[in-house]
Amino acid sequence: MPELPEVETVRQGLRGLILHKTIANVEIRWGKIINGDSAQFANDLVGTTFQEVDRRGKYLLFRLSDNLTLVSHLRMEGKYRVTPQAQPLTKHTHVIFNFTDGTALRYLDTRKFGRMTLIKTGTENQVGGLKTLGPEPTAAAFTVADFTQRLHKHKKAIKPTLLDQNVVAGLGNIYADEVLWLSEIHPLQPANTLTAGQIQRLHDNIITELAKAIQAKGTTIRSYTDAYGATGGFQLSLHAYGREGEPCERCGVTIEKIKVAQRGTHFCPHCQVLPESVVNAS
DNA sequence: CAAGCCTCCTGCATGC
DNA sequence: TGCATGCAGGAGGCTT
Repeated sequence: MPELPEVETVRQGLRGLILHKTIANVEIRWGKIINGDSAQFANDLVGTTFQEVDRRGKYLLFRLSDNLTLVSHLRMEGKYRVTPQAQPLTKHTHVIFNFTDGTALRYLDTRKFGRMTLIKTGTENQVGGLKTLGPEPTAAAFTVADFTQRLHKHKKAIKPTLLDQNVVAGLGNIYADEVLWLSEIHPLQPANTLTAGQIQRLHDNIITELAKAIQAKGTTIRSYTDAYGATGGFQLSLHAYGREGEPCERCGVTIEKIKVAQRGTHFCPHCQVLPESVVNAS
């Protein structure tokens, strides 16, 4: 499932494959992928050229000529491929951007959860999802003070709070479990009870862990690959996610898997404990 | 406004 | 072997 490091890896790969290519026509095989009128979407894109590929959180922002931006979210299993137009379509190909040079950008998505929106460049902040998106998880954009303020607004558990893209952009289920393990924080601890020390650790681990995962070209758990079809390498560095039943690398106690807010959640019951004040309050 | 639940989808693992 | 069931989950929509 692509989270921020995977989307960033896709972005980097796509730049080399589609920049300066011009769209001859667009084929939409599953209309629900497109937000708004899909005929108009296809029509507006004809004749435009890819000029840059940006990213905000888990959103890809394709910058096109004619002052257009294609906002694309891969959700669970969205993938892009660049192929010759003559190459037979594989199953689950839902949107096809045919270029004037005989190649095509194809959007594949097994579960059809991904979405695309075509907007005027500069109006990104009016698109649902981007409107209230939290800061990028970088030292430059993501401050401890701001993080503290946002966490204090939530009484719910820290795990689903980290998945809330309005708090900080980019974390999904895998990296949320990882940064909580690294920070030695129990996933069920209410967000507004985190101490200054815990918030500082969590903040720092979010920045460093996502940066490391980008360096490793992302995590491939089920089906994620980059624009070239290559898998990532970060799954080898996971400490908690998918490791239920295995010994914790820090203390040897068996990693557990529980459900938190309907999401599979992996943690070490020895390293990640609820503070006594929280246990007593419940 | 926060929080909880449901929905969208398909493939794969499990159980009888 | 075949079929039903459950599970995976990002984000938007809905209700409370």
